Amino acid sequence: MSWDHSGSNAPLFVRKLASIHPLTEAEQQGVAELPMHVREIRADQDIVREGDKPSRSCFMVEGFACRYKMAGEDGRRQIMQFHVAGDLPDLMSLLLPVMDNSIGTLGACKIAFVDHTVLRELIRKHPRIGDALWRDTLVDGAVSREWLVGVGRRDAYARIAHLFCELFLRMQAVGLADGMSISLPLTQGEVSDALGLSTVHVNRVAQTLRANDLITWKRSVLTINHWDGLQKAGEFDPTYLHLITPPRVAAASDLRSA
Amino acid sequence: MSWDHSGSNAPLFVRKLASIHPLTEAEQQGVAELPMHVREIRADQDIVREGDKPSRSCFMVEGFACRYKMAGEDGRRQIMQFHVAGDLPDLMSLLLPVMDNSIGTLGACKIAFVDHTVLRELIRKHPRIGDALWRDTLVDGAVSREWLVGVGRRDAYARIAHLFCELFLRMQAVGLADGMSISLPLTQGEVSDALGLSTVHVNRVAQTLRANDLITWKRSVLTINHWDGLQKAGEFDPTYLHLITPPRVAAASDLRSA
DNA sequence: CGCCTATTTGATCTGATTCAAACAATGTGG
DNA sequence: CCACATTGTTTGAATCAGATCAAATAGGCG
Repeated sequence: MSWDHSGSNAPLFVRKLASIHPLTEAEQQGVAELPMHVREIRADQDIVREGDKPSRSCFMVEGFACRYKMAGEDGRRQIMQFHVAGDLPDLMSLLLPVMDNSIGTLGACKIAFVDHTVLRELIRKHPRIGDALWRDTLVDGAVSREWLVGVGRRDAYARIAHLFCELFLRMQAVGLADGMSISLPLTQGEVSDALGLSTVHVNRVAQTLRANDLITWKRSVLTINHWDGLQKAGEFDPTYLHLITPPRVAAASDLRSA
Repeated sequence: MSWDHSGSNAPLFVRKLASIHPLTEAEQQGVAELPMHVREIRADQDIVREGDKPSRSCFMVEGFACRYKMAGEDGRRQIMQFHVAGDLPDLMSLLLPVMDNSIGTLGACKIAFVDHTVLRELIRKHPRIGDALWRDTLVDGAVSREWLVGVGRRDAYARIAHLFCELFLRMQAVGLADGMSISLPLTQGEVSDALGLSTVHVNRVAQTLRANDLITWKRSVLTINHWDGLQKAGEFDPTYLHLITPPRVAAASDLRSA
């Protein structure tokens, strides 16, 4: 646990915000100089919990976390979003005093915390940073809505394909993709909680995706073997991610020959 | 179709924003004086469509509309939100140039349009109005996430109960409830598209809710007979609506005697 | 090696869909 | 004001995608 004024963690934060909304030099510097409180958090810990009234927000430096909510008393969990480096999972708490969902780590994470007062001051000084942050929360909402479409109107096969398309593009956008592969430290149980399915069913359907040679998924690494096929299987249209830099996707064979 | 500078439609708009985020006199006046383009739109028309790049946003003066998205080619529709008077269904287009969902009317509606340029100018002059609008989009996202929990992890009985609880509180918050009744001009088909169910199943489960004396629902009027029971059936917790004025709910009998 | 957690497979069950048809409502033109 | 068309609701029967229960297998790791 340490206070970091050096901005050594800022580049990713800056890159993420600039990727959402173009920023001037001065604005980027303002972001880079934010005083941040960096912590390492181990797996399966809550960063904030439903009902909390945080006085700070966080952004993810490293690792995987998720937004989730429990339904009923019997342990049904719905994961509403997976968060990767660069994300601001509880930015909403800047405007909405009480959290209506929890954020929990999936593996070990490095998280940077910023006080709301500091953030508000930065926005006052650089209104366009406020726009970038607003925009970030809007994309977050757009992702939830797309998931709603999936859970409501797509079958398990399409849902899994869609999730993998999304995660790949989001991770690629912040430089976390390696060719057509991403690190995906999720258990099938976690995927099932995100897609409204049972673990058993995720297992079986994932096997079908493998059998159709669309993906390879083992030991926390997901490789997309046929982007076009996976995209079609998931009825995936990336518009809702509102990416500024267009996705770079290719057949695995193309990448190898490049 | 008419240009309205008188602010005769503004009160609801102002009331809604003030109910999200307290506003000063000057701010309220700024909102009330917004030049707005008011139109009557008949049933089942799109106000904006997925892929559009609107240069204005709208707020609902009268009627019911919905945010929706089509999945696949075979007519599967997922409704992601029902919008009532006071709502700003496509405010997002102020920050996100391209619409990733459509907004359509359900019955006849009265809609007021405001140019983005005008809105941006207002926010520049009154930053706290910007906060109110940001907050509105955040609540919108919170509602989508709650629906995701329902569709992913609750059965049909709970989903319908939950939807009715939500609609009742949201409409009550803007003065559209009459005791424990609201006008609910939705077909069972529309409800099924919102909950990820089939029309037939919505019909059967709604009958069970009626049989359990939780609701009365006929000819576009929904009455909640037992709030506590409906809330429990839907696992409903209103936190996610982030209402400022606390909900006023009571058993129907209490209201009659009042 | 032994423990714990994750994945896989098989068998069975069920909430919800689909298909089909009857039955209100509501509205429309004559 | 009624015949007719249209749209929405209700009921029944057959079927299915996905859940649940149970147990075996495979990794990862101190």
